[in-house]
Amino acid sequence: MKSEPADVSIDDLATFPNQSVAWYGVRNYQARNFMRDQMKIGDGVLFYHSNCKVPGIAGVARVASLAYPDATQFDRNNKYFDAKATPEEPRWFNVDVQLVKKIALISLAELRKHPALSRMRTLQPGNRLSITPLDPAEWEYITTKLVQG
DNA sequence: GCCAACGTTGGC
DNA sequence: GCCAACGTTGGC
Repeated sequence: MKSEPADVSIDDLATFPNQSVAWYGVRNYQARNFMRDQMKIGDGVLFYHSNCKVPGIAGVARVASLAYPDATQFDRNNKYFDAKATPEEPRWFNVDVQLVKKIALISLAELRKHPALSRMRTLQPGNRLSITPLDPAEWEYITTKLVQG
């Protein structure tokens, strides 16, 4: 799951109550569907810093709730406000994401060096999806071989 | 700041 | 339902 550290960084997450955050602001249907239809409490998450100086995986987290309506879609003053969404028929959903551990950053450049990860969605050219499923083998490889300590 | 890739919008 | 125009993403 990608987050811009200028918005919510791994260090920000560590300071939040329960070290948990509602993953608000997703306005892409595919990414929404992943949260709404596939995520279960306890699922592993790689917390990825994007659109920053050194993009890469900054921490391990977990899904801490099932998907529920994203509150920002109803807030007229929020940049994620969506006039077409109503509480009766919400368009956008989020899950809660809870920190498991901050890790030494695994940069995008580093990730690209590993043939085992060559098919990872996030690494495909032109991929812009902020939320992508991870192959179990990829999860295993990253969390056992690339995460230090 | 550039720009390629992609998603969304809206006229027809 | 096509598709051009436009907006966004995000690495570099």
